[in-house]
Amino acid sequence: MGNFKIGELAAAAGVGRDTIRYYERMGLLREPARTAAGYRLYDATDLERVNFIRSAQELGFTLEQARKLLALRASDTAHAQAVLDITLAKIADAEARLERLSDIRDMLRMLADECPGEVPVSDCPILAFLTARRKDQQHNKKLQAAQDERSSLAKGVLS
Amino acid sequence: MGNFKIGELAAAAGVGRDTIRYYERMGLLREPARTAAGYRLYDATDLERVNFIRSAQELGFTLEQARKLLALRASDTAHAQAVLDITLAKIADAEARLERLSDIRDMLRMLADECPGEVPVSDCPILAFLTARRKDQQHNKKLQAAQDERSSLAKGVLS
DNA sequence: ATGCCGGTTGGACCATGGTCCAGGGTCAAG
DNA sequence: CTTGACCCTGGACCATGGTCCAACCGGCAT
Repeated sequence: MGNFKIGELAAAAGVGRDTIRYYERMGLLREPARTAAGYRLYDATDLERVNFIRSAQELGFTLEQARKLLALRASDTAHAQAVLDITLAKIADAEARLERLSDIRDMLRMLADECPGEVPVSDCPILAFLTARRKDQQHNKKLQAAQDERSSLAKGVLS
Repeated sequence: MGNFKIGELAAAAGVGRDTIRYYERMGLLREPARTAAGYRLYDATDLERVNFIRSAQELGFTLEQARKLLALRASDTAHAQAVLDITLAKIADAEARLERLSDIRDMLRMLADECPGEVPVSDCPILAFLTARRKDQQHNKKLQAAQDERSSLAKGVLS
């Protein structure tokens, strides 16, 4: 039957060999059967699992979450609610990121719009904005609102 | 005059001591003067630099970009255009991330909306979606458009 | 039998932005 | 003089998702 070796599985799934072994170490793939020579032997269900994992990744799930989703899928007592919970958490996470990231974009856009380009750096409003911080910021009306905003921009937004 | 030791600088800037030393290693801060005992000695301009770096980070700049911005600021020949270029690239980057991330959110929301919760995992449309992949996907009309969409969702969206 | 491709292992390494630790030295107060 | 708070260095370690490496073994063609 359709048994394949690691390179074949990797090629079929569109990943590297090392990625397959990595998934195995991470508990995402079962320990496969082996040939007498120690070669890993996979079948169609393994390929399907790798494809599942890649799909989950494309939707923004981490490998750890993919592992949980696979476990839920394999359970015959679990309810879809558990999957939904993970998904809803992911949505909330995405929305939080979206909000912070769009705040940043707005801020950058505003600064970019004010920057004439053809001036010496000493007149660059972007550098001025980065320089004026936590003190002496009672002048510059245009950026004041933005500065209030900025305080709410936490770390890790593009992480 | 206002010379401070590393702990004082760190406290004033709201970062850890190790972060200051890290910035120094990364070339973000100059090598400071030292006391006879080898203690680093900082002044107000160092604090201002750290504050600048933190501000840049809050706007989504990496430390490497912050380093470049600092170099531009210190230059007396550079033009604001260079800063603007970095900023525009950052905006473009933010917009690309926003788009991919909002695609993902939409996709997840669609799947979540279809999941009734109170069914066994075998009937979970989210798992079904992750399972049906790259083959046998000519059925299921509701998700078809979404699947087309999905193909364009590259990696690293929430990274 | 020789070459070559592909498999095996364990471990190092990448980026990012730090954090923490051991094993010292310094400095001011009590 | 001792205690405690601070400082020094170099290096290990964290998460994330892999990638690459050396050094070795298996299997097939020529």
